Amino acid sequence: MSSQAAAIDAVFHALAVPARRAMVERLSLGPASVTELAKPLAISLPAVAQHLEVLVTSGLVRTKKTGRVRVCHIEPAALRTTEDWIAKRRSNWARCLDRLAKELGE
Amino acid sequence: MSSQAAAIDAVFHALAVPARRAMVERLSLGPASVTELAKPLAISLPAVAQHLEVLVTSGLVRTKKTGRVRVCHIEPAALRTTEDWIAKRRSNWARCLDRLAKELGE
DNA sequence: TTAATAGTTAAGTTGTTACTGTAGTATTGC
DNA sequence: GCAATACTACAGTAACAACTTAACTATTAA
Repeated sequence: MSSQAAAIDAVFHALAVPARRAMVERLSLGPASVTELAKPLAISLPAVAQHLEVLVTSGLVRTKKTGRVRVCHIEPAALRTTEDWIAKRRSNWARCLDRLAKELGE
Repeated sequence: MSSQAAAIDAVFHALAVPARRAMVERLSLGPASVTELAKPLAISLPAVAQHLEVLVTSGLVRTKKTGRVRVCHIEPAALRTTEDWIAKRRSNWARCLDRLAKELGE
């Protein structure tokens, strides 16, 4: 698996879990601490920290600890890469349909 | 979880596995039978059939069996929905940055 | 009709992962 | 200093998912 494919893999893996998507949704509205991320979720703080680690590993989220607070924020580039992957497959399929239509037209 | 959220969940869950993404990549180039899908993958045919079922359940793929061959094709709407989810988070974050820049400018 | 092809069903194994509770460290506020 | 806060580390559990093999059905081709 190329490093590009590995990056895609990590992001899709990260986004496959509702709790992690909820964290990304929250972070898309602005930076947040780990505790703030945990607040709307019905899971323990260690569970949130574990999800956060997955998000960080995938490149979707970056964090910086200042004092005792870890502030988290979105990394849009990782979202972009994944969006592009999907768009590519859609456009491939559209091209395939076009080709088919052309062949039928002949 | 709303039905919209459930749909998003199913698609991200489906795309989280490399074998299934490979199947979607193949199908984006045009329809294929189950055996054709299995050919480039290093897993058994039943495994491919199981992955296919996940893809169908998620709405990413549709199939039609004619005779003994099941032909599979992409359903672009499901890809689109997921692409939109990601785009939304990116745009939210961009708006957040804009707002921050404006506040700093004042 | 027989053999080959294409896929399906079912059961079992194995590894992963999401989660918990407990106990800890580091930082901040009183 | 002391208590509260914010997180971190660790160990264990329980559920899930990916995959396999083996056996089966249905369709097509010779």
